Amino acid sequence: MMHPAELFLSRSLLGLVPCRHEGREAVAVASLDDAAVLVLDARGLVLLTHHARRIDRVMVCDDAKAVQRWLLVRGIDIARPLCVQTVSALVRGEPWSPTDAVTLPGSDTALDTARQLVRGVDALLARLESSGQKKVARLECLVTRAFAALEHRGLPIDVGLWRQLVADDKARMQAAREQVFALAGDHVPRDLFGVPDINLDAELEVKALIKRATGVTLESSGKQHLAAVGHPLADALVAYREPWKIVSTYGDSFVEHVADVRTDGDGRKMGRIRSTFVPLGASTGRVACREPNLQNLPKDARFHEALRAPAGRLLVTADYAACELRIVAELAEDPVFLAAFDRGEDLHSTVASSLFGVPVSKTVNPELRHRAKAINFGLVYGMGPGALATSLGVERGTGEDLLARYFKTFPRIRDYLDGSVETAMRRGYSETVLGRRLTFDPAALRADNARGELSRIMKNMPIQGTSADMTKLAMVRIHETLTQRMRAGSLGDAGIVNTVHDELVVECDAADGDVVAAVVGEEMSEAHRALLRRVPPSVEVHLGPTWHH
DNA sequence: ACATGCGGCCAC
DNA sequence: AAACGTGGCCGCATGT
Repeated sequence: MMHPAELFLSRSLLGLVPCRHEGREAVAVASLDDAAVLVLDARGLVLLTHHARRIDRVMVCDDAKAVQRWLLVRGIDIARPLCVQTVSALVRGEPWSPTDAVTLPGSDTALDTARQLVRGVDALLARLESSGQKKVARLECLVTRAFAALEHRGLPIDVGLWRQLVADDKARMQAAREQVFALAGDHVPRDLFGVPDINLDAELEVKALIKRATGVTLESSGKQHLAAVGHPLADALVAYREPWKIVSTYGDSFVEHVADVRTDGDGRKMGRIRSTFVPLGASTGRVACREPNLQNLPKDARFHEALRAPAGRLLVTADYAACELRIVAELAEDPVFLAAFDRGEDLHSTVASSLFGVPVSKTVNPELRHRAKAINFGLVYGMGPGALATSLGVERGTGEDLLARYFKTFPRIRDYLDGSVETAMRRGYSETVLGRRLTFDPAALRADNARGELSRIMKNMPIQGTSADMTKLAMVRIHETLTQRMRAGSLGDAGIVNTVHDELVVECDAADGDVVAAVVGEEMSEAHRALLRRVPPSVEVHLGPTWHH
């Protein structure tokens, strides 16, 4: 007997809604004129798996990442998801956060929803067409698949080692705390029994303590300000902060997100960190990540040692070298920048040489390279002379001189940045190379008081956003290639386990390390070439047991 | 019990 | 003293 869904499962456009049917897990499937409930028993799974993986089926979902995660748990992978929420968010120009997990409605409700999803596609695509972000929408829909797989897989962690590192910092934190009390002496408030009665995490109490002990009135209890006091007590408070940050952020609350803990062949207690990625979490197109955030883990080598593949597996770590500066070089068409990248030179040194008219490298005149690096770094953010002076620790006047000299030496950079602002002001939006848009509130465009901040966003968004386009495109390509080769049997289990803006981490079998490293490097380079025609790509790839940095 | 804003600080 | 883009998480403090 034919399954009711088989009558129309071959249609190119299908709405998909996970649900419950008579107590069993099911999926409501709808085409434009048919609908059926597909119970996920052995037969239903085979049927859905067969159709879902075909590239000539577009599966329309409300929240594609959430639906795909749910399906991945059941062994089903969708080749061509169309995420209604994602496309709507792009069209409306509004941020959107995916739901953490799918809810399972009854099959009647799900059937209605599935029908509506398919019927709404035409109108949605029409709105997309007029929004000019078709390529972005295609990319964002495809990348939901990579993110679903990434979240499903999780980032491997040696949780035993991790806990040990946190414990070490807990001891350091206690020691620093005792040191503070010793140095503060009578200035630290104590209770009836002589126990210190002060909260070192409370900004106000810290300021009050410094005031009593040193007479210095702090406007802020930040690290810079404390260090500037030049008193052992202030130094001890700074020393307390570092382990405090580690213990509070990466202690119990972090480890709670570790799942599937088991001892591997090397006797390590390995687990998987299961996090949530928000592909449209940032206004520029960058990805956000939470619970836990895997994009701001400490760079400290100790912790990266603990982020390792289990026995018999390896991690490929790859990043785009000088990604944003390459984008600037291409978009500004600056001859010095482009020539430096063409020759594979160190851009900061080349820029410093042009700026100051003397030879510069990492060893020759390194202070000039440092200055050039600070400007290169800051120009991406629309930095002004004051901020430049601060970052270099020089007078404001020196900062002004440096910036003026920079833009005189590289007029194309100045013209490009000014052009970005002018275009965005005129059109009312900024855009990336792929056509991703950030639309500004018309009222904000008219208001003079926000012009400064607005112009910095207008300078930064096309650069930061193009970098995001590139990394997402690379993720789609890598996920596709790895999946194909795994299905063909030429590759063991492999997949992306993290992404940090211009960096990707992929886990694979040790035997496949070299092949996967080559795939990752090649696909990232191709993603670069797909967006930037003039400037060459530079991808640094590392292969090893741990997350390389 | 929850939510919100803020200072401080981690990442790219 | 003021300060350059994008995020998230910690604790505190304040609100319901």
